[in-house]
Amino acid sequence: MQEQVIHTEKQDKRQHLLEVAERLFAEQGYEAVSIRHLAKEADVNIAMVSYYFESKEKLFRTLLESKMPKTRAILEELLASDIPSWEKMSKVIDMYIDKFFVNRAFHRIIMREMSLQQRPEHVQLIADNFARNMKIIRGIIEEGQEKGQFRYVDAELTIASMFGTISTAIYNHKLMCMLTQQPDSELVYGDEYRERFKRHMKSMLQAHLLLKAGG
Amino acid sequence: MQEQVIHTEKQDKRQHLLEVAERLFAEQGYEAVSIRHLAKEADVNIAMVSYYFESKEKLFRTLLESKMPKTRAILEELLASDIPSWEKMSKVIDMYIDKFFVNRAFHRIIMREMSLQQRPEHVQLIADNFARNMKIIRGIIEEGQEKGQFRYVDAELTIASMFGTISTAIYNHKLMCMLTQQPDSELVYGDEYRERFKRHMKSMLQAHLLLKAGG
DNA sequence: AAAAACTAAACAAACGTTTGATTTTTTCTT
DNA sequence: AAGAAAAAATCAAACGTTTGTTTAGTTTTT
Repeated sequence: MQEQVIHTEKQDKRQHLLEVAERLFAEQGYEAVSIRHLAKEADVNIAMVSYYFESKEKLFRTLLESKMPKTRAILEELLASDIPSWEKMSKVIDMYIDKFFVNRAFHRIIMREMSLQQRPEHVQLIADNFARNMKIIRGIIEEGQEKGQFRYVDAELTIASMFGTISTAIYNHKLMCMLTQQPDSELVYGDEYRERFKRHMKSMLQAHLLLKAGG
Repeated sequence: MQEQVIHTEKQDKRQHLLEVAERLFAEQGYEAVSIRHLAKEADVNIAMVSYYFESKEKLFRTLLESKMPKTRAILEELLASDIPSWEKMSKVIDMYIDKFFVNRAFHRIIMREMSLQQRPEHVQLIADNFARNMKIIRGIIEEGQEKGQFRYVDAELTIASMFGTISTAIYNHKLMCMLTQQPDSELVYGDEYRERFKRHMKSMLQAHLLLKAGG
């Protein structure tokens, strides 16, 4: 067991640095995390950051690129599949909630990065990825509308609602705890809450999107 | 005309500093805005910040307190009023969208502050205010449910959706532009988009909340 | 013996803040 | 109303830290 710890911690300090950096950046923001702070937390020498990543900026970019999720393939497959439109949306909801809940530290970083827009390369990278995914989801909604399964809602803002609800739940941790009247902790991201969250999202978007049979 | 400029800029440098600080903090985040940067942008001497506000921290706190919105009174009045529950929710939506759109720079700061949770006093201040408001809105939803006007939806997460949609639209500026396929600018916060946003929110929450007559 | 990994110490630059002097405004006395 | 005294506002320069990064040397691995 001790050997394993030494193994995983010493074999790849680079990876270890990335992991600690992800946590710290998510917790405190890019500017607030100093190299010294990061090095101490990761228990490596200060110079190792420059040694492995050249600069703090490039460490950040490496982190971003290494974790940039490849969701598009799944979404495209979903769009092309031969199931009712609502089932597609339901699966989109499941996937996004799972993805965001599991990688919440990373998504917090992404959101802050998009909000500040200080590093144009990152903004471009994230934005492009996001734009493509959103286009597919809009495709699903419009397909449902054309097939007479969905109401003619504002597709773009419907996506904003789906994405916004999940984003805020992840990003604004404290708010989520307060809303669900849970003592402040990461418990709101547990399995129980995640299922509750999925139920709510599906219930709301179903009511919003689906044409009632008796309409 | 020149006299007026001199008048407004010189009469209260303190206020001017606060206004520039609000813009810069919203744009770049607390840590990224240096005193020198702020002083230069506001065209005052570096020492004036400490002279008026003691420290950067207290400047930030002053900004927060001076802009902390007093929404509760309006909400409480709304809850007590004798109109259908949906009309109450509709007014809540209008008020929140207007409030957030107009003071979006301030709300971006608040959201970042809540996400990072680095200054406990600020978090407490914002959280308390928020908690009270959310309790009232939950009251409106539960009242509608008891009166048989609303479905028994997950009230807490419904609020999360309302708040989350608006928050993300304000906070994630770029995302909003991309979703609405608008060239990047503050145009998505113009009157036209604001009305569209209100229509969407009401449409979605109405479908979600309202019991269909023929159910 | 060569290469890679690692380290302590030092670097200039930028940070928030303070100092001490100077200018401007206000207040009070004549 | 005029001018001296007091107060407030403003400034350039410097304070001690901390920042990200580099250096030059040591240890470890290949």
